Amino acid sequence: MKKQYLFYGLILGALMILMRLIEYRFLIRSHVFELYGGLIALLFMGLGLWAGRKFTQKRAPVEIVQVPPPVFDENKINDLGISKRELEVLQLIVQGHSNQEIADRLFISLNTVKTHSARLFEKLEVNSRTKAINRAQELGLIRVN
Amino acid sequence: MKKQYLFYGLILGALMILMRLIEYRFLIRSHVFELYGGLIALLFMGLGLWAGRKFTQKRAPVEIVQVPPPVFDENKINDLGISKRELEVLQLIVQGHSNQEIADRLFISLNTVKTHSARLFEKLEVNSRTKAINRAQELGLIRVN
DNA sequence: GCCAAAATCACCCAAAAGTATGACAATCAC
DNA sequence: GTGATTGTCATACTTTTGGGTGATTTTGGC
Repeated sequence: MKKQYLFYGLILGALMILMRLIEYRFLIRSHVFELYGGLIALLFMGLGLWAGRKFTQKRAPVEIVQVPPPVFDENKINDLGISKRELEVLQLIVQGHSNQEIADRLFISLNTVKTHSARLFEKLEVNSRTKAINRAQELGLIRVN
Repeated sequence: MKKQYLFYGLILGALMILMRLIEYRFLIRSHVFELYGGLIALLFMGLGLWAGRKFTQKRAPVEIVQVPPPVFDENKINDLGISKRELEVLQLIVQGHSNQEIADRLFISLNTVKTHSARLFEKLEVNSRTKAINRAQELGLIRVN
């Protein structure tokens, strides 16, 4: 970690010096300007550093999401317009089966499973099976027995 | 890692050069000073933000482990040899996040998330994230309450 | 300070999952 | 018997995951 700081410091310093040299060649502006720019750079760099640190430390910790008690609720299934077959697929998804496994178990093609799961995801308003698992447990769509 | 340094260096250099170019173009006009200052401010603010985030990313996530409410079995985590970071990843997987989302949240690369999850799957003796979710819930590796 | 474990990242390849669209038959309500 | 719904399947394509390997860096314990 310290090495990194040092490294970046050096890079920054080197670039600053480089800037100076180039600037000298053009001889266009007064030193006031450079001072001003440097100061601004330093100031905002510091501000950025501070802000970055501040935001990062709060966002980084992984919050543990509380899962509501999974109570099986048949009404929700109807509310969401989930069909019988879709529910079967959902159950197998929640149990951790792959699409191929589900296809084999229900004696339907892989494509059909995909169709069902796609519709399922739509109705559950998710875009992946892992999120569907969460959502299903949240909503109590699945019997936990 | 070397590549990364180089990359950052180049980015920085490129920005510097860009600054110079822009500066040159506006030299003739009157409001150069303010423009230039603002630009510097913005650039370094961004740089600072990035750096602050980068440098603090590793420390922050560690905190979660001490959060109290446990009805989960910590012994099993040790038994299986699951590391702290791996557990974090597991928690996010169980919560339904994609690898990319996990990477973003933990401020690590997608590749790293894959490495963690691969080891995780090994230790949990599964071969997919959905099965890992089941297994984690079975073993009580995750705080559910 | 050194060593081992943990964490990070990269690259490649293959498999699985997801998206979009279209099609067709069975069932059921009206 | 018509229309809507459901279930089935396909093709094509993109994205995500998973598996394997190797490497560097950081951390923690001794």
